[in-house]
Amino acid sequence: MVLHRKLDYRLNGYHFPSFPSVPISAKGKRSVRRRSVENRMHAFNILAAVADKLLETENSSATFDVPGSSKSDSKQEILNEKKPCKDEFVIQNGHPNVSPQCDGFISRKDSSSWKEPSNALRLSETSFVCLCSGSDGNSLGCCRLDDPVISDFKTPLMRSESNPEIHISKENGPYNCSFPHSWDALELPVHRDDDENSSRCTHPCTSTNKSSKPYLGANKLKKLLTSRYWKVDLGVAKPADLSKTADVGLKPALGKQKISYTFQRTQRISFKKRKLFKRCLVSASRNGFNRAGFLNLLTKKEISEGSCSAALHEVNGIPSTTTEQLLPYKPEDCQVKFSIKSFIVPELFVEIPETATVGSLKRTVMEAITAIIGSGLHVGVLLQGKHFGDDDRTLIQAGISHANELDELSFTLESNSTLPSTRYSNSKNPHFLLPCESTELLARLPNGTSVDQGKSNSSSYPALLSTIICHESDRDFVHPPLYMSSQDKTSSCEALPAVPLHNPRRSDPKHRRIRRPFTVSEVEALVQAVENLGTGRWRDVKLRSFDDAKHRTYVDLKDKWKTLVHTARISPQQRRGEPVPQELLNRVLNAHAHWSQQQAKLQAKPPSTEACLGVW
DNA sequence: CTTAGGG
DNA sequence: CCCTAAG
Repeated sequence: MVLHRKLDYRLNGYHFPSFPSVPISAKGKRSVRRRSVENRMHAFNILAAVADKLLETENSSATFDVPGSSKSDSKQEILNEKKPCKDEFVIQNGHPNVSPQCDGFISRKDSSSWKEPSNALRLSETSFVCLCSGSDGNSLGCCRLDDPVISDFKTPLMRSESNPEIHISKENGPYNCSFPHSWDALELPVHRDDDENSSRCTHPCTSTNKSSKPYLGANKLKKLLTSRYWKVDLGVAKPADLSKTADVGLKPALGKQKISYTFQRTQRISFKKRKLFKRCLVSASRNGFNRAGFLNLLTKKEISEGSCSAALHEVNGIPSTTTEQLLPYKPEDCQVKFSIKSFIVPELFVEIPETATVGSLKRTVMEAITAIIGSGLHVGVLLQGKHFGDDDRTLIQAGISHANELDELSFTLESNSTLPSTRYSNSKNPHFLLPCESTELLARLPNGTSVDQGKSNSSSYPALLSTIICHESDRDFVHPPLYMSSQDKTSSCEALPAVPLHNPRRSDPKHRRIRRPFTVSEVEALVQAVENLGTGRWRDVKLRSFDDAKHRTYVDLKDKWKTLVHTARISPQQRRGEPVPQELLNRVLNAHAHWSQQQAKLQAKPPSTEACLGVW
């Protein structure tokens, strides 16, 4: 089981939850992604317009403009733009669930063409919640639970109303320095909590925080933020002292099976068109610094879109290209934005008989998580792989204030307590020997992962750095997380003993297989086989060249050939992943052309011995 | 179970 | 890599 969290879309340096996109007719995934981004950009514009409008009229209004439009569009025009659907935005006041500081929110009804034909379902799935403001400016997007193991958990707090809404409130927090006026940011929250105390955060439904609260049904949120590529999402983002936002809420409900789990954060969205930026704002979300667990590097796209500081320069009319040029301001005016892509749950150790039900597995997992969270967590900061233990030093002193240094920065989740003595632990059988890929992982860990540097709390257990996934035969086994003891690297095994889960796919057939890109040698073998056998005999290809590769099914091979043909046809610049030698791609094209021709002949004529023998 | 093709 | 219709 892979437990990690991914944020969704990052625009202008911020994460967005998934806005509903309207699937049209797409040829493939990539086009779908592009289109989704467009739709989300559209939604973004709408939200920006809403915030703009609210800036102008603090009393609710029913019309707003979309930034970027050449004209001042009416609401109706906006709603008809691009989307064939009829969206309905209604700005309301006085929602009972809205805290006093949040005096406006917007309901959105979407009748777009979702896959689900049901109106009710559609409405539910297209609802979303946005929060404009909050006293913090560093928080991030949303997280979600997508894994079947816990996806059914409901958050009592969030199940309140099914009314889709955009929740907008005023901003009057300390981060106004970068947004001098109140209403210049939209935040897409799931939840926020001003209390850093994790124990408090474990009870989001009892939070007394008045700034804002989540009003997004957990199931809605899940669907909104769901991508089919996501696994279990479970994480914490804590921009340390800079944000009081991110926290984990986790609590088994009183009932038997309903266990609430929620992770909530708020997200500020800045708008490029805004002319209110006057202070220094350092976007630390560049360069992929935020690789919690060391392994979550930002993608190029994410980095390139993390351009809030660039936007800042733009609106300021400052032709600067570097952050330094924005630093004449007082240091205390500067905000370092942290965008932590993901944390990985420190431990998840579950032992459960095979005869147990899926439901009991869920509960067990939930209890295990609760045990971990309940023991207390704190965030560790690692600079250049070394634990930074001086909490009193400023970011500037620590060298965290410059974006160009931030790729040296990592965060870890660390357990405050010693070994949680729960029944989920099994110190007798710690599986810290990782037969597969462990070497690779260790090699990828920063040098001197001696997390302590002699300063860290000896009782703390550094966070899980990664979940090791191993493969045996055609099944994937998830190996226990790798822990590095803060005391002694060699004794790290004592940290949090773990045991592999029983094959998740056994209890969850829907579990997606681990992606394992084809190596060049595999491609070579595939090309060779197809050259000889043709493109319609994938079982033979499998038996002939991949019989030993249990994880490659003939469907996989067929799919790989499909992508190979596609790869060979596109320009090298468009190709991704490990480069396939052009020579191989040429062979792909030749073989594909040849066998296509053969197939055409076979359609016209009865099968010939020659074709079947692959003579060409 | 295999193949083919869309997602 | 998933899903599924079709044979």
